[in-house]
Amino acid sequence: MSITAVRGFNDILPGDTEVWRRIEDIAFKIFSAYGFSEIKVPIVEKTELFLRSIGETTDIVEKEMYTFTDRHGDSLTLRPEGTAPVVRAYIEHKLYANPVSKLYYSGPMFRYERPQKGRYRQFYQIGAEILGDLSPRSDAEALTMLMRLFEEIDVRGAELQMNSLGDALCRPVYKQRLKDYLSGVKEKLCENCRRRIEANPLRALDCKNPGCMEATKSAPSILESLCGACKTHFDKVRECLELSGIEASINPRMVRGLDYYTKTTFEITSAGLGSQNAIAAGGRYDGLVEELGGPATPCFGFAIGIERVALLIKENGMERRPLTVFIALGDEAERKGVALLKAWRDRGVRIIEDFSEGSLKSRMKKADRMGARYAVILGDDELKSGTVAIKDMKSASQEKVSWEIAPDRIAIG
RNA sequence: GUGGGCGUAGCUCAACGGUUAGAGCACCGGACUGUGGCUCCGGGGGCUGGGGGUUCAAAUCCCCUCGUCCACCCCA
Repeated sequence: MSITAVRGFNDILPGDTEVWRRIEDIAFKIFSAYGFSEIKVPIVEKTELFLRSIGETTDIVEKEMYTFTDRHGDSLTLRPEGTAPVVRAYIEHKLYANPVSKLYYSGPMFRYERPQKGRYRQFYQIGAEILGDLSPRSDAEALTMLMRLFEEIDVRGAELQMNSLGDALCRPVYKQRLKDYLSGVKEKLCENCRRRIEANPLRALDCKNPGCMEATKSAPSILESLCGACKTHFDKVRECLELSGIEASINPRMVRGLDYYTKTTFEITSAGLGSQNAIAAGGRYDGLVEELGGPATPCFGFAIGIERVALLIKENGMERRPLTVFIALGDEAERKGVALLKAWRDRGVRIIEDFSEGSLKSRMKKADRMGARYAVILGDDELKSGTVAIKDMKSASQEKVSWEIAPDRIAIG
C-alpha cells in the first residue's frame, strides 16, 4: 500500500481550490470594505496560550489539541483556533496603542477529532477580530458584515442565532441559579449532564437527550439574569441588527465551547450539512486580552469554516479564464510555437501546449477533454502565411488569424 | 472517545459461499491520412482497502486493522 495522507488531513484539489479561492477573495474584499486589515500569525504557539485562553476544562484543551514537545523541551501546540494567537500578537506588538484594531486572518487549524463530513483534523478558518471597541454596534456591524459575505457567495439559508452569556458580574450569579435548578431535577438528567452541574452547567441546556430537554424546559434563562449593562448591550445589538435589516433569532440555550466569551455570542447555521451545520460562530470576549497579560480591551470576533461553506456552494459553476490548447504540427511549427507561446503568455493569455504526437484528431479530442475554449493550430500552411488557425470549440467555427492579433482573440471567452 | 452503515476498474454500482469478478460512464485506438462533441467497432485496465482465520472453495462468513459516512460527543 502506498503512502496516504494522514487521517483527517485532506488534499484540496483543482476544482475545489477555485471555490476556496473565491470564498477567500470575496471575504477579504468585504472585510476590507469594513476597514479590516490582514494579520498572519504562526500555526504553532506555546501550549500555555491555549490553556489560558480557551480554558483548561474545555473539550478542545482536554482532548483535542495536537501538543508536542520540541527539541528544546518546550510544550508547543498546533493552533486549534485563531483568536488566541491573534490576541497574543496584539499584546506582543502593543497594537493596543491604536484606538481600535480590526484584523482578519485565514488559515489551517488543528483539532484531534473524529473526522466527519464538514469536520476534519486540519480545517481552515477565515476569522476576523475587532479589538478595542466596546460598542454593541461593533457586534452588530461584524454580524452584518458576515451575513453580507454569505449573501455575496450565495450561501442559501444561512440562519443567525444569538445569545448573551453575560459578564463577570452576572454570569456567576446565573450559573449558581442554574446549578440550583439542575440539582433539583438531577434524577431526570442524563449521566453526562449530572456531571455538568458542577463542571459546566450551561452545557446541560444544550443537551439533546430528550429527558434532559424535558427536565430543563423551565430552567432559568440567562437572558433574564443579565445585569443592566449586559442587558442594555444585548438590546442595542439587536436594535442595530434590525436597522441593518439582519434577521436573528434569539436562543438563550446556545452555549459556546470556549471559556473566554462574554455578552454576545452567535452561531450561523445552514441546512444541508448534516449535524456539523455551523458555518460561522463567535462572539464578544471582553476579558481575554487582560487575561493574557494585556490592558483591559473589549473585543468581538468570529470564525468561518471554509470546508463547510465550500460544501454549500460547490454546485455553483465557477467561471475561469478561457483556456486555449496549442497544437503544433511538425518540427518547424513546434519551434515557432515556443516563441509564440512565450510572447502570448507574457501578454497574459492562458494557454497550454499539447506536446503529444498523436493524430490531429486525437489531439483535438484531448483539447476538448481538457475543457479548452479554443484550439490553436499551427501547421505548414499557417507557418507560410504567418497565421494560426483558431478554432472556437463551442461554436466549431474556425478562422485564420495573424500571430500578432491571435492573443487578443483567445484572451476573451 | 462511544455506537452503527459502507469499502469491488478513474467514477457510479452488479456478482446465491461455487467457471477466467461484470455493466454503464470515463479512457485509448479504429471507421474518418490537417479538425473535438454524435454513432458504430475494437482495446487496456482490478493483490474485490490491508492482514489473519473458517472452508474442498471467500468479493461474499468470522476476527483484527485502515479508510469513509451517519449518529453521539463536541465544534467552524
